[in-house]
Amino acid sequence: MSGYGQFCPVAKAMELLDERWTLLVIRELLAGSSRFNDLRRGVPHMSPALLSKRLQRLEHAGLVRKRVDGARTAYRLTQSGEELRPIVEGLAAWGVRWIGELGQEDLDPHLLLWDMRRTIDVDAWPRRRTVVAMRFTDVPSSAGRWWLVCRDGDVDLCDFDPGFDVTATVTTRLPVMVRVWRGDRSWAHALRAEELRIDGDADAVARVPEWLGQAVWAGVPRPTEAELAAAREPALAGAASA
Amino acid sequence: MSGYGQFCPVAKAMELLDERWTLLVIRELLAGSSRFNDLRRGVPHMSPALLSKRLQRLEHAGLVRKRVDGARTAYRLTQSGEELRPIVEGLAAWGVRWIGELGQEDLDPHLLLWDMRRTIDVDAWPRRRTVVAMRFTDVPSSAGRWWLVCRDGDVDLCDFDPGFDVTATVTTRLPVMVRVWRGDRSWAHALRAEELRIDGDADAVARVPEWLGQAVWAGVPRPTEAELAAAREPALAGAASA
DNA sequence: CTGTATCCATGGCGATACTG
DNA sequence: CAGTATCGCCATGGATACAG
Repeated sequence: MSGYGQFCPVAKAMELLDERWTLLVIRELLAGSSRFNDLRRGVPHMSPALLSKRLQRLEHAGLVRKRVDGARTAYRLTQSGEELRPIVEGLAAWGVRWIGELGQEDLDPHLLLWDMRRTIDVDAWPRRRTVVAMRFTDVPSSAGRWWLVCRDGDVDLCDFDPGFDVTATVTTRLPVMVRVWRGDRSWAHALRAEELRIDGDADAVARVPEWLGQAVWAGVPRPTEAELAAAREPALAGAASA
Repeated sequence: MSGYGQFCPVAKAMELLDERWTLLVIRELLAGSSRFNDLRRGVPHMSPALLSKRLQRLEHAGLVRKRVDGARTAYRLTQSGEELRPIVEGLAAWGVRWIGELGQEDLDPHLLLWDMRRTIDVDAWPRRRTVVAMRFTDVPSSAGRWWLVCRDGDVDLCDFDPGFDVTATVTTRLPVMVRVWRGDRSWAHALRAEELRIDGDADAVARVPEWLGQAVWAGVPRPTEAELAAAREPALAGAASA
C-alpha cells in the first residue's frame, strides 16, 4: 500500500509526485533537458538506475514521452507534464522566499555553473568570442575554476582552461556567488562589499553582471519585514484576543 | 544525507514537502482544520505518531505555529504555509484534470462525507432542520449509511441514524457519488442515467444537488479531446518533421 | 483529547559495476 | 551514449500500546 487511499486529487497527484527526485526530474525536463545524460547532470546525486526508474514511471503515468531516434533517446513532457510548470515555478518562488538557509552541501559549483550556462542570454553578449572565467577561492581547485565561452550565440562551459584569451575574471567565494545567483544579493551589492571581484578588460568588467545575470526565479520578492513578523504569528489567526 | 545537495529552491522546497503525507497535512490545514484529531480525520491512514512528527517538522520549518489554549491545542499555518495555497490548489486542479482513474481503495465513504460536510454551503439550505440521508448500495452497511443534519447554519455528519425525520435520501453506488463529487459527472447526468436516485419530499428532492453541490475543485475544465490527443504526443516537440 | 513511546518489517534508495 | 543489474543498508513509516 504505497498510495494514500484517498480520491482527493491532491493525494492522487502526490502519490506520483512526492517520490524522492521526481519533481526535480520534471524541473529538468521543464528546463528543456531531454537526453538521459543531460538530465543526470541536473540531478548529480541521483543514481542512473533511479533516474531510469523515475522516467519509466513518469512515462507510464503519461507525463513523459520517450522517443528513440536511432542511437539517441529523448524524453519530452507531454501536455500533462507541461501543465506542472506553474506548480514547479510556484515551488521555486516559494522556496526562494521562505527557505533562505543553505547548507554547505547545497553549494555545488558544478550545478551553479550548469544553471548559469543554460540561463545565459547570449544575445546580451558580444558577437565575437568572449570568455568569462570564474574562480572560487574557497573551493578545491578542481571545482574552483570555470570558463564560460560564448561565441556567436553559443555558450560552452569548461572546467578546464580552454586556452582562449580571458575577457574577464570573476573571483569570489562560492557562497557569495550562490547568493547573488539566487537574488539574495545583487551583483552591485556584492561588488561594493568587496565580496566579489571582477577583473579584466574595463569595458567587459562593467558588463559581466549583465552578461551572467541571475537565476530566472531570483526576482521573486522576498518577505517584507512586516511579513517576516507576521510569519512568527499564525496567519488569519481568527481573533486571538481575550 | 536526506537532502538533495542543491541550492535550487525547488529542491530546497521539496526536501520539506516531498515527504510522505506532508502536503496532505498542509491541505487539511489550508482547509481550516486546526485540531489534532480533525487533522487525523483528513488523513485517516496516517498514524498519529507520524502526524505528530510532521507537525513538529512543519513547525520547525516555520510553516505552522502551534498554540496551546488550556487543554486544547491548535495548529495554524503561518504566512509561509499559507503561501502554499496556490500550489496545493494547482495540484488539485492538475490531479483532477489528469488523474481520473481511481482504485477501489481510494473510495473512502468517510472521507467523502467528511469533505461534503465541510464544503456544504449552509446558506443554501432551509433554516429549519433538514436531514439528507445517503445510502451506498455497494458498501457494507456500517459505512454505507450517512446522515447530514443541517439546522440553523450548522451541519452535522452522522454515521448512525440521528432519529430525525429524513427530508431526502440519496441512494447510489459509492463510485458514482465520488464521480459526481469530483465533477467527472454532473448530478443531472447521474440522475438521468439512473445511477443515482433521490427520494423524499418532492420539493427537497429537486434541491438536493444544489444543497450538496460538488467539491470546490470539481469545476476545473477537463482536457479537451484535442488535448487528450496531444497528450499522447510530446508537447512542443520542436519540429519533429524530418 | 492530544499526543508520545516503542518496535519492527519493508522496500526505497544509494553505491557500484557492468552491457549493448 | 543510455541505460540495466545487483546488493545491502538503514531510515521511513506502519502498527500498537500507552500517557498526560
